[in-house]
Amino acid sequence: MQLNRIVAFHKTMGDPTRIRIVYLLSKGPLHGQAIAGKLGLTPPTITHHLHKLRDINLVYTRREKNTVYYYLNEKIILHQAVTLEKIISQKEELEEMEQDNAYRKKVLDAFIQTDGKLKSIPAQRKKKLIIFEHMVKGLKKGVKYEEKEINEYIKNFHDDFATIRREFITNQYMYRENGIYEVNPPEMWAKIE
Amino acid sequence: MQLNRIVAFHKTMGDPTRIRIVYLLSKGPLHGQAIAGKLGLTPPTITHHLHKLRDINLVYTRREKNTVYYYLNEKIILHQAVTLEKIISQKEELEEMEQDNAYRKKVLDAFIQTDGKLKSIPAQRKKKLIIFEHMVKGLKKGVKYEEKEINEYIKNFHDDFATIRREFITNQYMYRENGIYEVNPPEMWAKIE
DNA sequence: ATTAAAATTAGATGTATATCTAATTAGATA
DNA sequence: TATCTAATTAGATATACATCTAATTTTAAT
Repeated sequence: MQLNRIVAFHKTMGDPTRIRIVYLLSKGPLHGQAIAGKLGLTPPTITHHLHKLRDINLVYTRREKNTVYYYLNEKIILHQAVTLEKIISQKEELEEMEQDNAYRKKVLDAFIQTDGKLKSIPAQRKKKLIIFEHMVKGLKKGVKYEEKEINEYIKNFHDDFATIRREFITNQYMYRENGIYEVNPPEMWAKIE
Repeated sequence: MQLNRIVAFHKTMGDPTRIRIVYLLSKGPLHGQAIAGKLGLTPPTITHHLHKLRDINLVYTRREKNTVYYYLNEKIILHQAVTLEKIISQKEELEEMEQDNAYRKKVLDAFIQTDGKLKSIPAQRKKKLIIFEHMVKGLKKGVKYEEKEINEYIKNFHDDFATIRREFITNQYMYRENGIYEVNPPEMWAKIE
């Protein structure tokens, strides 16, 4: 059972407008303007919410002439209800649980001293990336750094700044242009595992 | 079935950290620092989340010496799961549904012309307040207005600005001090119905 | 080809909130 | 009383997102 799906479902349902839309659709399909009318909101707002509801598969659409009708996929709700029950009754394991944060913490504890310096650079790629992510978090996003500054920063963790700086680039944590460095957005970072 | 409760539950569950906390607690009670440790977060962050989980009654606490243990109240999850199922299978009505937005829209349509002016001031208190709320929304919060400015603003809706301005005050939509007016926060406004 | 209606996209704005550090409170023990 | 630990509060920061208006796209109808 992936954490992401569960969170996405509940986050989507955690909005009064969307609950109202679901309620309306549970009585039968409706087109966008009808929903907007019934809720006193504008069509773009409804589009926005229907997008989110579609992202979690809770609604699907059927076109008829000029008009798009939205249908409720009730199975999703039943499924998610059951999911939560299983989770708390230990019938399902929650993925990304041990991995994500607890494992990450274990690695950080194992390789970082109390003064913040690295004991060593992990050889295992997975662990190495966790350490790198930790290090990169100390840099401001959107800020342009000189190579000297990056070196100085890395030295706070390890003497071999050259190797680590290079790894920052190859693993996409940072972007370099003309000797100027900048942190990449997290979605560009090397994937752990 | 009140909309608010449903939304609050899902909004609270729509966060990965909180799902993880629920998962941990489903295996047995834990104290704050233990949770923080297992998730690799700081105690204040855990406090924050536990507060939210307590708000929806999903956890309760028991003190033991210096330490506070958190327990999961599983009934809430089962209850909310059933609630959603009932809603979509038409076995329960969703309150605040017809009232809230659709009714509000009906009233606004009934009393406001296409040019934005009021046809008349509703005599019925409930409807009148809906109109007033609508009008007040056009004012900036946190801005101090002269009485003249308020009068001018109200004239966009109706000629009898004196009456309406007075109602704004008595119904707590605005606050007046030394002839200076300011919009009150919504929770102070007169309650509709 | 034009027009009309429904839907979507883009962009702006304001509000909510997840997380952190630092400071404070509360209870327990010495 | 002094001190230790756990918990909380306060305040800051950064991000997410609900809603709107205006502009664009899509499909149908004339």
